[in-house]
Amino acid sequence: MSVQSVDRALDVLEALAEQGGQAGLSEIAARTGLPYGTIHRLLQTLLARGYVRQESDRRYALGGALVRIGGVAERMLAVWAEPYLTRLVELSGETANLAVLEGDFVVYVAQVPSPRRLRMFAEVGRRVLPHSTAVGKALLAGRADAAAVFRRTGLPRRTDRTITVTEEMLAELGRVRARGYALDLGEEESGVHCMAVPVHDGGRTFAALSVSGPAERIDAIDREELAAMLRKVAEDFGTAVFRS
Amino acid sequence: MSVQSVDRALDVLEALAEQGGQAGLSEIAARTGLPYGTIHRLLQTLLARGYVRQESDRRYALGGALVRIGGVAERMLAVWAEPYLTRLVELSGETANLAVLEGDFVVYVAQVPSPRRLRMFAEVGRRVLPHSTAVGKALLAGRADAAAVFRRTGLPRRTDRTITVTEEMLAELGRVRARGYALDLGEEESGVHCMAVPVHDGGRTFAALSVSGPAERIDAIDREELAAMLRKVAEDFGTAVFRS
DNA sequence: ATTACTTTTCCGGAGGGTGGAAATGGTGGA
DNA sequence: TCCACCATTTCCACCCTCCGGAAAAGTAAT
Repeated sequence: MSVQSVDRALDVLEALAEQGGQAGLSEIAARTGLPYGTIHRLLQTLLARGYVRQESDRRYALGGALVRIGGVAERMLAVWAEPYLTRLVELSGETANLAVLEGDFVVYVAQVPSPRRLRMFAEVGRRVLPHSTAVGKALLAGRADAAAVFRRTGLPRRTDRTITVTEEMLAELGRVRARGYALDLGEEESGVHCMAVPVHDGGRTFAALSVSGPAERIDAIDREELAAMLRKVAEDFGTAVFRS
Repeated sequence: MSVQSVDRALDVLEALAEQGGQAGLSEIAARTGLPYGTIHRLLQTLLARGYVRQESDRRYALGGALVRIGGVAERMLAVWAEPYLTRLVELSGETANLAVLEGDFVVYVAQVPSPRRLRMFAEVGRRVLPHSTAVGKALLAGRADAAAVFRRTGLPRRTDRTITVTEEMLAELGRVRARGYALDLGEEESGVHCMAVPVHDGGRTFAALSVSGPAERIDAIDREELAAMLRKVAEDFGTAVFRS
């Protein structure tokens, strides 16, 4: 059971974020489908708390309070993860990422880039669908409602290697569970390979750790060896988070 | 004028942030004074949207959605700051900067360069350690965990004036608190001096404003006068971001 | 096994939220 | 300068949805 007005306030905030952090009342109305009066009232509430600010041209924008709270949230996971990501980079030589499931999307929370010249672009904060990424598969493999997620999101084709059939995807998740790691062999972006493992904190999967890079370099690493690295680091990270 | 349930949901989020991003239901109840049932219902709403996560021990923590929205808001900081930085440049004739703390690093978020020939190189996006910069000192002076930050980062020498001893650094932060501004007299880069002040949003320091330039020119400005300028602009900026 | 605690669920009453519509304010064109 | 148009803000009566006490369920420690 959700609180309607809170849900709608979040809709308003997200509409603002999707407009690039700035929008007029009517733009928000168009995006959310809520009546003007309602949106205005919600905005006044957020305004009074600093979660939204109003420009001189009466348009609304995301407010400073979000920077502060967002910082606290990000520091929590990202700071805890940093040493582990660094260790992964040292071990593998490739870019290491931490991602969490947020609703039906995968969100990259932290990254430590590879020291090599050719490397992945920083993508912290990026949202992607789970079916075409190793982190997404790792996160969903441990969940019973994976099929429901795919029903909602669909399996849009990203490259010619993307798995677009639900049955195949569920079989893939079975393989992930069986071998303990997930792969993305250019399914999200051609030429980019990636291996991911789930991070548990005492039972539940709450994040996924991955290593990604150019296909040739990733494929050159022994697969079981890389998986062992990832699993070890994921376990250490999981218990570190769990104990504090 | 305000929507009660939204207001309370924000109270819950802020209570979580004040507990360091993690708290049990009853801790939130103690802090907010709201009844258990109400808090639980609000948390369920925030949970469903990813604004809050639930750890395996049933405690609640700030969620990934806040990281994403906070990121959008932070990018907007640069836009908001521009007129204030411009004013600082007009007043002082020197390059003005805005920086925030990200993890244990200082990140330059925005800059308006001095119109003079000799001026600092653009460094938006640059990450530096806090101990050798005025903005870093200004950001850490208001935090109780400054010593912990230095323990993690160390105090690497950047120039022969860099403060490399923790006790001296903590004393320096005391001076910063006492006089209300921080100085960097060639501690990050020889010949470059800098003055910075914290920007508050209703209590907490969330950014630092600075003016920097060649040692001779910065030293030629009356120190108290420059500090007064910075403080005034920082206050205006802080209130503009937080409310309005 | 029992105790002490925290979290979750439940439900009837009523207070607070809703949203249509009117009023106000701002902007660009004539 | 004035007007017309669009966006924002305010208003209010209805009624839906949120409130919160209290009991149940779950968890951890003795």
